[in-house]
Amino acid sequence: MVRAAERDGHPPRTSVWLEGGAPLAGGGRGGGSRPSGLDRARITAATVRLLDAEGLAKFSMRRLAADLNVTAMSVYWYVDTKDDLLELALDAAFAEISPADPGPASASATPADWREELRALAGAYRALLVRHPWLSSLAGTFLNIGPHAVEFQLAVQRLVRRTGLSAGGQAGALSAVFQFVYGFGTVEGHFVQRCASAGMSQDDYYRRAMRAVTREPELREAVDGSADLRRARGDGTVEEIRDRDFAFALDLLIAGIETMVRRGE
Amino acid sequence: MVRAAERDGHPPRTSVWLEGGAPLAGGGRGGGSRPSGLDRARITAATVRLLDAEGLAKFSMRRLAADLNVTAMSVYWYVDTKDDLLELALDAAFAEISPADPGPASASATPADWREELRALAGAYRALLVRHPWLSSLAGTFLNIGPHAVEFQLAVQRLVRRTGLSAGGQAGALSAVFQFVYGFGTVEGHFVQRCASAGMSQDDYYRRAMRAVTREPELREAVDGSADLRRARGDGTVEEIRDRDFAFALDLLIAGIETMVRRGE
DNA sequence: ACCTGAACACCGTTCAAGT
DNA sequence: ACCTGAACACCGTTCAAGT
Repeated sequence: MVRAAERDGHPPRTSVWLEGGAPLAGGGRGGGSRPSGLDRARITAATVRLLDAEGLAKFSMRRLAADLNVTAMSVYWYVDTKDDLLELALDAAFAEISPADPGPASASATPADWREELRALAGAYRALLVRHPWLSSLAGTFLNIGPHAVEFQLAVQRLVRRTGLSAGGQAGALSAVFQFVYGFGTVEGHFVQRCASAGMSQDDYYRRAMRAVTREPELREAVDGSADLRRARGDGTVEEIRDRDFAFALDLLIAGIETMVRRGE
Repeated sequence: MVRAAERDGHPPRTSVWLEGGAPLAGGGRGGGSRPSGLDRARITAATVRLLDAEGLAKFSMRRLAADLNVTAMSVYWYVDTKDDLLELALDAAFAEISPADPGPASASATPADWREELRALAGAYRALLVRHPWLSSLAGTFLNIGPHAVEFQLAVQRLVRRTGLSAGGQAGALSAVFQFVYGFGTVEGHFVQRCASAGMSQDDYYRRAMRAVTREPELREAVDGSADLRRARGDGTVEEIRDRDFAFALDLLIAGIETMVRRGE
């Protein structure tokens, strides 16, 4: 493995994946001759665990090192900077939906309608963003061209190719669907996390936020209007309503794709 | 104005807007009796300026104080925490697309087709996210229920009400459109920023990232497939292609809405 | 090759004190 | 009412030194 901080002068690098070289492999040299049993994979796994448990804001190299029973500076042997490590964690999370191994769930015989598969992939991406709320910040901040993220992108591209859209249409549709899911999962993930850390149910927290908004007199009237709308939509918990909205939005996107295909553009 | 850090015990507050009280007003007491001319509005404006110039990562209370020619701790008289200040900056940015003042551009006589207005609002939101790349992180992290953000949300709700969708459909469509724009603008804004800070053109940076991805042998083939696709889409700079994708996605979303309306659901 | 300790230049925030 | 200075408990990262 290379201490990596060799590139001198040069414009500042902005991603582990640019001029990196087998980032996760750990140098290729077999197992356990290391004093503390450290390697990139173990460090990355610990990072993901800590990010899940305590959030991006509280994560630090020193906190991580403590978790690994090691000095803060040991980690720097395996990783150039904190940002590089976060990029590794980002890609590690994407491995969870990486369709490299189709698994027994999707019986390999049926090729499945693209509509079904779109719903499945979108749902998996949404679930990933909610399960790892820190992922959204990182996916937005970094280039996100690690192997697993790319694998995911390619799966999406293969899927969208089966819609019958033109080449240009495929790119636009891909963007419409998965940027939507990104936005939706981002907001949902952070909301869930904020409720948890405030020790409130999602419904209680939602009600509290609504009260705060309606305290502003100018907004009150306008928001009341949308309260009517909310009532007209039927009841349900915040979570149920969110699930319905997500499902409807996907239906809308699928209908949009079908219409664009029919229009031949 | 109240030193604010009065709420004792209590579950930790998670937003300036919850139990706040006229956050931007500055206490209501007229102009300039303050030694340093400081107030919330001035502090918030300086925050936005610094975030634009140096990014969220480099922003600090001490850096801000220096910019205001004041001790770091002076700011804490007007603001409880750094997070509260960031929420104020977030809402201040949303004021830029707040449609409170329709302006001379949209002649008040024509009520405009909802399709046109949707394109206008979506375009304005996208531009805002690209102009202030830090905004996306904050909008995702915080509740985003400041007065200007709410104003924007309500404008979107009014717009979507004119589509003819059912109440439930309106919420789903709103989500589909504006979460898409959020995702799109987030990625675009960060990409633009990263290119600038690496001192490269968007096209050069894109080519460099592509080369890095295609170095991985397993991915090479798959990515080459999408290179064909890219060629088939016709040429153009990264920016032109992005504009086309955005426009197509909006067309797709509008077509989807129309279809759902026709289906009566 | 891998790990440590001390050090540098930073953070956000509290608190007692000034005017 | 508003602002300051010193202090506390942190950061990411460098560097020389250990084994």
